[in-house]
Amino acid sequence: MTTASGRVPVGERLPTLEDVAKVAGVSRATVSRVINGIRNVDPQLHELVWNAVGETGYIPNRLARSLVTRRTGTVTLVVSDSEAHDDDPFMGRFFADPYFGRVVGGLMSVLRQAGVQLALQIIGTDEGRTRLVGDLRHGQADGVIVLSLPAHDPLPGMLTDAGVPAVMIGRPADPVPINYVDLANDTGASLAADHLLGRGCQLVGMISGPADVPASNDRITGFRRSMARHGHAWVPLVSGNFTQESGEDAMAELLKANPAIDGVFVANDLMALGALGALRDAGRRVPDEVAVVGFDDSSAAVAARPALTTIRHPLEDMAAEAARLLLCRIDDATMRISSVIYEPTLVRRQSA
Amino acid sequence: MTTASGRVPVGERLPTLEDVAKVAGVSRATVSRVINGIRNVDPQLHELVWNAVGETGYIPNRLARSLVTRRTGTVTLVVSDSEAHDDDPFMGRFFADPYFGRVVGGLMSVLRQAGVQLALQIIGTDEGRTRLVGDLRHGQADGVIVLSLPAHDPLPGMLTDAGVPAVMIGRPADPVPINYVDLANDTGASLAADHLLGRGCQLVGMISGPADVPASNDRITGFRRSMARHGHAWVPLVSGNFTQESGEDAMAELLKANPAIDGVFVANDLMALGALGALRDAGRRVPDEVAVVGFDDSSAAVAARPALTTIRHPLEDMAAEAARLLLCRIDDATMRISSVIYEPTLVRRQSA
DNA sequence: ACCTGCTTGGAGAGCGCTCTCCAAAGTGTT
DNA sequence: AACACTTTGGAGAGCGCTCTCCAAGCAGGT
Repeated sequence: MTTASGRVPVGERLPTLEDVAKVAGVSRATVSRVINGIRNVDPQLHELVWNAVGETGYIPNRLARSLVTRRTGTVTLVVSDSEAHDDDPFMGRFFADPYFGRVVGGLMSVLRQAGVQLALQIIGTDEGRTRLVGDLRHGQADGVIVLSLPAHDPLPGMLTDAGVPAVMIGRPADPVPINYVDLANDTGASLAADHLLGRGCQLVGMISGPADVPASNDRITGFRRSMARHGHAWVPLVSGNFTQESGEDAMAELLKANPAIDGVFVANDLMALGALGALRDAGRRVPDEVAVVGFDDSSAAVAARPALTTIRHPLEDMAAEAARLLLCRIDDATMRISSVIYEPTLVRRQSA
Repeated sequence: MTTASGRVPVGERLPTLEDVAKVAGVSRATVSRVINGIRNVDPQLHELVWNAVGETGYIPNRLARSLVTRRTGTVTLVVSDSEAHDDDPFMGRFFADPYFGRVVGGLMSVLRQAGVQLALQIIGTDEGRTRLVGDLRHGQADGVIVLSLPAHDPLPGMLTDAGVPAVMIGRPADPVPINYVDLANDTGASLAADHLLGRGCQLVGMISGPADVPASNDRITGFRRSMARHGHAWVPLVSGNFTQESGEDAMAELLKANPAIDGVFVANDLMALGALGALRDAGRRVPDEVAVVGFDDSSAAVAARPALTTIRHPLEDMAAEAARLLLCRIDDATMRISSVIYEPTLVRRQSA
């Protein structure tokens, strides 16, 4: 026998509640009650039912259960793909970056224990966004974690409007009433500025990320403010796009415009790696002639030579907190919107 | 109004097939047929129905559909956690490693286009395995991709027995009739041996991974065989556990036992990075005094100084192929078991 | 004896969809 | 005009589960 879909049933039909009920000699409802631990059921029946469950090898069908309870035990991780080009370079870059994996690891550490599944969705087009929100309203998932959205993505607003439990990692670019966890990016940048000036740098520049991403923007403002506070009203700044290559170019540009530069704060480790390469090419010794501070404390920071002094980003903890927040929100729809901001720390290595 | 679960319904009830049918003035069955493009439906009715869909803003409920079709449009990625210790260092390591992200990226590139979701499951205990297989038999997902299992995990056999469509990335340690995608690890190791000897190395050692993992084991045998073919019957070998730290230790050990060593093949890039550190500490210049070849061509290889010569592992392509294979198997249950082996290539950079 | 109040198990109506019937209508053949 | 055959839409039975009723049973108080 073959079904229309071409799928051949394996072995006999799986036991259902009905089958267990028959074996136990009770009604379907009673079995359901026992299994879900609802109401007081006579201890004798209780045992009878569990024996029948063992005998039949019954496993509840999560799909059927979800259909009526409107709960799936699944949370969707949404990442955006709207920056992708024809040959898909963005996604390749994104997933290969440990950033993604660290977030997943952090989320899973919490979700596992709660017995919640993680699903992954990439949204690109407007249509994708609409379908996603539609599916979510149908209870396709109990909630979403939203990660790494481009500057003015409408998704956060759509989720809020649809009443879907959602938590963002990194605050939304536009003000939207939505839960989020974030890093005090400005404080991190301040830490870098203080450290560079503290070790005696006279002319400190910055290599930033794209200015329309909130996280990146905060790093710029935080750095500038701290520099200004120490009397450096103006800071040479070149922006890149978070890739190693762009860091290399940016450093070259910075060096050309400011030959006397002796310190640089780079907005992520990958670009810092590029900067290190450019400095080597220019014959500048790090940290003696030019000190470099990165951001993220990714594995690349340890791998770099000299190892990068960088700003530690507790991404796993943040993701775990996002998951906790989401689970709370799912259980309690009346929860008020909240945000959690993590404080970064400076990790001192060799580059500064 | 608040439901028992604490979830407040947002707005009005979502439109169902029934609602669309009412608006279009046809039966539920007809709407279903139109939406799924099944059978010839009168073009007039066809249009009528689509208008009604637009008017009501109808979105099919995937859960309800799955319940009857036994198809979920979801594939589960299974990773193992049985090596985890108390404070969960394994998972942290695993997810932070670009390996995981690259696999996800490769899978998604295929699954997205097929409109298939990816779910993530971590299995640790025996109970977890049993529940997973049970859920899968219930059609919780249409199939699974199995990744990075410890040496003698029983999961592949369980999946085969349950008749769940499955594809492994990396062949199973025990012979089990299951689809898999793998890399010709032995060929890759040969490439490394040939390259090191070709550049004139006299005493070449190896830093391997754990010997009970098939991929790791193949790299050892491939390397040894190729070395033997060139007249080097014996190869100094120290094994690590794929972490940077273990690579550093292994290199130190290798140097101590074989001071004249002038070439080393390291079974992954992360350990190679550690080896580079140990060599620097020992005052050996790379590649002039000691040549180093890594494995994986991960982002760490480019980041390293000197940049790593390494064996390229087309992981994204392999994962994509695994996804394609799985989708085929899902559509055609009679598909015979197949495997696809990828050929690695040597990427020449500075370290050798 | 009757009514009240409480616990406990069963019956059955859905959740939203698909898909197998079956009837009605249309087409062509003898 | 009678028959067989094909096309097309509707009725309705589920998929496997939860959960709201409701009835039965059993205390205790009048």
